[in-house]
Amino acid sequence: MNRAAPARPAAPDDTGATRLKLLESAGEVFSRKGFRDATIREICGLAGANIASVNYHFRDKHGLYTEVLRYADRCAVHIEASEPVAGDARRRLRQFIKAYIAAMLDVGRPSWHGRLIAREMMEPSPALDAIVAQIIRPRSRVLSDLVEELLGPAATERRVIRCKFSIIGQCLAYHSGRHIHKRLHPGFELSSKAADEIADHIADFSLAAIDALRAGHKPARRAARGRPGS
Amino acid sequence: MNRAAPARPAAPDDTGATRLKLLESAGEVFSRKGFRDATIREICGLAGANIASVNYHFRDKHGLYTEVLRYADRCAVHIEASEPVAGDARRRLRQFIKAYIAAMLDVGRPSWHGRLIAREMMEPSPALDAIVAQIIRPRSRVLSDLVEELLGPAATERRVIRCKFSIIGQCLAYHSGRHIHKRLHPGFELSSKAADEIADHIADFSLAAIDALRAGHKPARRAARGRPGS
DNA sequence: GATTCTTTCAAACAGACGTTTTATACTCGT
DNA sequence: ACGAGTATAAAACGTCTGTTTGAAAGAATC
Repeated sequence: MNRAAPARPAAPDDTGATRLKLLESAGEVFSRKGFRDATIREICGLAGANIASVNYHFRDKHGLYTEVLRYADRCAVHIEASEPVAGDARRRLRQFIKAYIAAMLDVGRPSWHGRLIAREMMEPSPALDAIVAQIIRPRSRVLSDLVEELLGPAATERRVIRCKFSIIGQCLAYHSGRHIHKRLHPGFELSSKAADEIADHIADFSLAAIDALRAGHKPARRAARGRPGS
Repeated sequence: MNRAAPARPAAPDDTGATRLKLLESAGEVFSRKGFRDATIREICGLAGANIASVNYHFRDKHGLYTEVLRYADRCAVHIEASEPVAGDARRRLRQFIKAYIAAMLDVGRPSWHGRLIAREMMEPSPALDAIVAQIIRPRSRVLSDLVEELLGPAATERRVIRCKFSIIGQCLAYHSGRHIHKRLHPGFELSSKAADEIADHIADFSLAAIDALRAGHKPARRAARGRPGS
């Protein structure tokens, strides 16, 4: 009865050519087709590895999926650590949105990390709790702090959460709704150049809304009758 | 060689107890698990029908899925026709968002229509084109007209599209991100009462942003340096 | 009441999938 | 050189799934 990986059962190292190629290929296929639709045969074919290598290196399909998520997390940390966090809150929020949109639209290299996380958000697997704790919650905290600072005295816990979801929702729309976008507006491609313009729009849109909420302040409800600005 | 339904191959009527129960059960299961993960055996079990009834009434699994979408469309039209469209643009947009959020969060009766459309948006099946033409595009047109009217002289085609996606994205976030929301903020349930408050927030947030874009007008880009309001 | 059409049922089929087995190279330490 | 440990290969196994079969029950028509 052979169990798990041969000698080191839970070693999260990326050494080993086959193991690494399996992680990359699995990330690509999982992010495109989801856990169920992705087949081990296709992953191994893409990696140029044998079918049995998944059992050898990752015990089974779930083990492979879990390791892919941890692998993506490790890569994401490296990318994130090199990002600047300078400037005032407005500029930092804009930068946050730009980074998020870039990850969603996969500009630059063909990285599947953003797509995989987005998929996990929509259809959670048993590994979602770990993802929330390790990846999503820290990033959510950063955004919460930004929104809270921008809302100023108008910041309540509920309102910060709602604004945070409004911002993330706008970003996610360009990923989860990309097929609709393509069919609805064929002229407006989601290219790398468009990503920057989209991020600027979301930043403008959100900053204006937060400014208005801060200015309105008093009326927590029913603040939409008169012009919020002048 | 038996092909398709026995006598009337493409009759979209809902007569027939077994056929109707299959459509309802399939809609429930498809919306919860997706096309691939949903099994015919589970659908038939839920409907109290035999396995072979799918082949008899809908030819195969894809035929069943297509008919479920058409069935949902037929139901949606009935619901939508009874909605009021009175009031000024601001009030109509708020009403639009309320209806959208209600459909997303499935308040009221346990309808799977919203979930199914949302799933189809994320992972399109070959039937998506028909859905876009019959369901999504008309509704998108309504929202476009609303946003264009609200933007006034600041309305460009690109900006209308971006604002539209910002609004829809905020609504979709509470569906596609509901698992994250539950884990990130356990205290904030997505109940029926919260749906109204969420819709009001999205309306306030979006109306304020659109007002600011209209007021800013001139700077199509880079309008975030100074306060957009005063 | 016999015939025809429609609908349901239990059973099986063929294929795809995850997983396992067995055997074969390869890499060291000694 | 040799054996222990590591890694890959080909093939098969058992299971699950969509689909089909062939028969039987029910409804309708003459």
